[in-house]
Amino acid sequence: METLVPIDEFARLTHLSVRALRHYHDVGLLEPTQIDPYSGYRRYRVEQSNTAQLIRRLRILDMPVPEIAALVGAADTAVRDQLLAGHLDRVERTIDRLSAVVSSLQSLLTTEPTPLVVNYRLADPTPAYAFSAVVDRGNIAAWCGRTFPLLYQVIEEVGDDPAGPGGALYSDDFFTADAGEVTAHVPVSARAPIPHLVQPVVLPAARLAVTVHHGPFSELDRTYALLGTHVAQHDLIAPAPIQEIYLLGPDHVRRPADYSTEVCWPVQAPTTRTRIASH
Amino acid sequence: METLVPIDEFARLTHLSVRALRHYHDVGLLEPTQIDPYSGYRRYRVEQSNTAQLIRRLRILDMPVPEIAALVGAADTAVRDQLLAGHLDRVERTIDRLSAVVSSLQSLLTTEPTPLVVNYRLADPTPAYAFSAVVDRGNIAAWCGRTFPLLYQVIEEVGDDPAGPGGALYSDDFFTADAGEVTAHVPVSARAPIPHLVQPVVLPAARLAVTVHHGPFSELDRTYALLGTHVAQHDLIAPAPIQEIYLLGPDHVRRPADYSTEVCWPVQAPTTRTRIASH
DNA sequence: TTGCTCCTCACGTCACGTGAGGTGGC
DNA sequence: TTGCTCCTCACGTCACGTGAGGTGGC
Repeated sequence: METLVPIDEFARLTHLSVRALRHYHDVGLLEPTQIDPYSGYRRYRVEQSNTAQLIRRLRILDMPVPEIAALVGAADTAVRDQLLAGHLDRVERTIDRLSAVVSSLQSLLTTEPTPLVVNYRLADPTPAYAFSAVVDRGNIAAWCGRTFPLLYQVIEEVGDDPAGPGGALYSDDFFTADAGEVTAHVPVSARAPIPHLVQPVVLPAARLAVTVHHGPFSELDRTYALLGTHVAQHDLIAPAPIQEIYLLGPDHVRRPADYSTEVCWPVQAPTTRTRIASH
Repeated sequence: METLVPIDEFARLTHLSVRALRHYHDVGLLEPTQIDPYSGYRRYRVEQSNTAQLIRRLRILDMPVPEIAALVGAADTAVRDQLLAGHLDRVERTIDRLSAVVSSLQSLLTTEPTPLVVNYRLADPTPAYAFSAVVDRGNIAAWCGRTFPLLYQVIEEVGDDPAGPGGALYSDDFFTADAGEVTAHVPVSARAPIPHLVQPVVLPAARLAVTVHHGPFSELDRTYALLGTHVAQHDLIAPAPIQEIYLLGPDHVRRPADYSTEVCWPVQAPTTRTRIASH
């Protein structure tokens, strides 16, 4: 026998609010079995509480409603499990990130910042293999994690060798709009024929204010603030992307605490005018 | 010397987007040091990046903007630390909840539900001490954690003794609107003079469909679905609050997996009509 | 028959993001 | 002087929550 219950009873069965149930109906995530054509009253089969339990848990884990719809509507169990595993992975990373930020906060409030050591250098034009894309700031770690192996693989395939650590150029938009062009690159000694996607490029010459950041990437903003402050006080900023060079990264060491990253801030060559102004 | 930078440079220093910085200005969280009266251009002191780093971390931890404003504006360090500790505690609980839901999902998709055992009983009118409030569903654990110790303390103070495990009545709104009246109560054998706040009451007689839920409270929805389904199929639902009785709860055992909770669903006495209908 | 349940708009919330359209600064 | 930066509305997003105002069902 099919047992139908009205919406408030279904809310008690499932611990979903009446408003949420109506919303899930509107967006097609969980449709009532029966809708009275005159009154519009929704009726749910009690068995639908199984789906509701799944939905409720996925919403607690912040899975977006359209993704949940794809998951619960998946005919194939393998597809369902894949969508689920993908999201559980994201939840895992969220948990890790929250824990990291908690300790980051504690160190921000208790420890003195390491004294800043800034070097200036003129970077020569550098041949490299590069790959560019518009990347969301939230995806940068995953994007780098995919891109650098690709670069190293291509370099090996064309019979070339890396001539130094990899790096990346970050457009202003990446910082000011939370998404922008990023160019990952690995320098090489010689150049070989063009493979698909990955482009041989020559990184332009630049005058750079450089410091080394020690520790996880999530703490890079502290070094950016120190170096950026130094540059704002002593230099004229050049309109060029900031560059990071991964001296010791995920490819070299296991613990983020052991990472070493050069942060390179483009500056203009000092002119007579600025020299006078700095007196 | 005071070094001022325009908004896009400050965005690069702080890893906050230009839009976010403008928003923080609008809501008074992080005000530019200087605003050009003609053009409206914002200028930030480079030292403000310290505050920005704090704000950015608190936002990653989902602290609401008004709370962050209170925290960074707190003159007193003790106040600041207290607000911070309070939120870090919430983050900790969020992490625990996410982890719990992940494993809950896995068991939901793999394990068979335990077979449902339903008993019917007529509850007699029961004297008890009770405390009522309108509670958000998200706060129910914390509210019970504060309220039951209060009840037991009052009962001890008036020289009475608990006559059974504590329980709570949940109004429909609690389930259908995610917030509603909850009455926590502890039965007693005799009645003493009225203390403040905590009221001696008599829980009304009721006909209840009862089952026992084993495990953490976060899994209660599964038992609600099973019991609610049973009741919808076999009984007429009575317009009364659902009752939970905490046979083994946080006061008795340490691990949520060891909790035992009676779920009591009010039903109407069978009438001739329903008896005929059930044939 | 009277409450009570359930309904549909329409708008609000939170922390920004997204254009549109325009002006000041180097 | 020309781009480029920065500005202000106004509206969009996401997943519902919050009334307002009204009708059907027991």
